[in-house]
Amino acid sequence: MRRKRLNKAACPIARALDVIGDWWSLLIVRDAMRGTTRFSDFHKSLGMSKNILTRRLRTLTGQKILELVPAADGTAYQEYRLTDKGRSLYPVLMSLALWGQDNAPTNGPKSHLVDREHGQPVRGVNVIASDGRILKAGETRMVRTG
Amino acid sequence: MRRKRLNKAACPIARALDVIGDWWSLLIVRDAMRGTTRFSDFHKSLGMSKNILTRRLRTLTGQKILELVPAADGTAYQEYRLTDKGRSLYPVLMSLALWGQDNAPTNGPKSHLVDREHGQPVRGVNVIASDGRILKAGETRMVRTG
DNA sequence: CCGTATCCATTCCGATACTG
DNA sequence: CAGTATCGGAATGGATACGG
Repeated sequence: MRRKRLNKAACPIARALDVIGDWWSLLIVRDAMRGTTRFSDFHKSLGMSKNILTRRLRTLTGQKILELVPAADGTAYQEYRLTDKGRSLYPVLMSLALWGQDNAPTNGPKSHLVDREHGQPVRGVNVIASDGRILKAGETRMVRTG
Repeated sequence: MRRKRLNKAACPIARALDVIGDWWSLLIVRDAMRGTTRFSDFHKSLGMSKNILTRRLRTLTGQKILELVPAADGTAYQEYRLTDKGRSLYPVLMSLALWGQDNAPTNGPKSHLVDREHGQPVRGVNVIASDGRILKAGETRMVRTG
């Protein structure tokens, strides 16, 4: 029996997870956001088998999160680039990064998030109401639309 | 061969995904944030088999994202409650919800996120630098800490 | 009501070898 | 470089039946 599909769920969280809620997709998008574009570079960075990388890249391009375009460097190859839809996953990745920094420790080497311009740590990720207020857990709810 | 464990990864995104990057965990946390506490209520809401729900709840309590406490209503049962660590996943869920609203459409009924007080749509999720600036994709990077 | 215990199908993932 | 082909092991997920 297959996994339950959530792409028809009313809840946008469930639908989002149906698209990018698997182990590798967000890591591929993370690399793409750093500037990775080539198959071999994803492969080296992620250490996954080429087999699965192929499948994931195909899914992500199918979802229009990545697109396959002629390589910018003039070689005969192609490269994977983030679309706007993919780039809009930025807050998802950043909130995951901040949560991981604080709540998923490791003894080994670790990195943390800084802003590129000043090198200072990122302060946080805020949920903003339409009037500009910062919303906390419990101050939002979901309402039925259609 | 097992899935590659990412709990020793330097990247906090990878470590975060190692903990909560599976299909069901974030949906359980979502329900918990709405106030769901009881096994049967999670079960009804998620429509998954009790088998797996048990496993996931155990993992989440093991990770201290949920905790099992005596039921508040005086019954002999227990209930699952979010810890602070669990509640701090709020920005992750919200950014997923906003992404899903815009990028994972459905023909069926759908919900969207509003702030509880005024019922207005949530504006967005912002990444905030230490000096208060709002950061966009490409304006952050990861640096090695330890 | 809140789970556990089995059983089974599917999917995921990794390793390796091979191709244009 | 960028995949494809094949294999096998592992984890996931569902159905069902059962127990405290």
